Amino acid sequence: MEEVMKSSAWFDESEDELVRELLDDESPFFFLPEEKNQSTPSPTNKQTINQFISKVYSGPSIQDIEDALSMTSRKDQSQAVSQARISLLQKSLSKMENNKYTLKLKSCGNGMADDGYKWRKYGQKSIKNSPHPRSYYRCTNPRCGAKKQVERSSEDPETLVITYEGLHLHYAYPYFLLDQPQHVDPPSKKPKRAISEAHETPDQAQEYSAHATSPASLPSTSTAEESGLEATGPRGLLEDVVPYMVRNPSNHNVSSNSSSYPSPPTSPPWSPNLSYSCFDIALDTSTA
DNA sequence: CGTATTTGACCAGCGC
DNA sequence: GCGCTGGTCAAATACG
Repeated sequence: MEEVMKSSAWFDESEDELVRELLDDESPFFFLPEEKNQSTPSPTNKQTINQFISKVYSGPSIQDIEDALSMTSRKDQSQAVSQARISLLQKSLSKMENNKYTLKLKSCGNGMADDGYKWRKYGQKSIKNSPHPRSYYRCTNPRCGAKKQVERSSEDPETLVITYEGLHLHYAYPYFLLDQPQHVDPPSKKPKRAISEAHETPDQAQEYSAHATSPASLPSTSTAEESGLEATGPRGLLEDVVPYMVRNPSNHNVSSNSSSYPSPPTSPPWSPNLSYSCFDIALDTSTA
């Protein structure tokens, strides 16, 4: 019984941590490397964040997110990107529950969101009434209870529906990036690109292919058609942003669609002090 | 060799 | 009580 309540409370606490995180100027989560390195976050940032934060508790509205985003990415040249992001969010983001958000992304063309969090796929299921399978992902960080489900919209095969559960989403907000050639890459390298390029996840590819080839035949297809799609360029998958990358641009680069989590589990590259704030949330999701 | 992904089995909740 | 759907686990496999 208590466990149940705890379950609903875990994210509450985590949100608190999140708030703290956000309020902290040092927090890597809401600041891109360039910003941190070049332009120092101004009070306005903090203010905006504050506003945003306050809303987080009661449920952020698109407007709130918008504000946060506009400030977060208010880089001279990235303004356009920022707008695009906002637009994207407006259209695709919706809140379902306290810690549950759904993001719908169009896999068409350039519109793509780029997040860097590392997810581990732990399941896939065929949904009745839907030719498209749903994939289940969990944050690779054992301390993080964030989860996400990815599936293709049954009506719009080109639209990916990603349901986030957990705080990662919050962190991801400001990082939603459209398919930009090089919006904000770390001064050293462009690992982010690598990730995006690496495609989001095999799962998506599968979904794409499934849809492209046989919309209602074998979800588990294969492999061949997806390449065509990939070539087309739609990798609109959104994965969360991994603060780690932001903080340590010279670390990821791994290739492979997804296999670049921080190596040292013992000593987090980013701020050991803050880093765990967000990841420390739910660890015993296994219940029991 | 180590790690990530895959896939079927298992389990819990819900509806009938 | 049975069957169904959705969600998670875990062994096996593939890959780097």
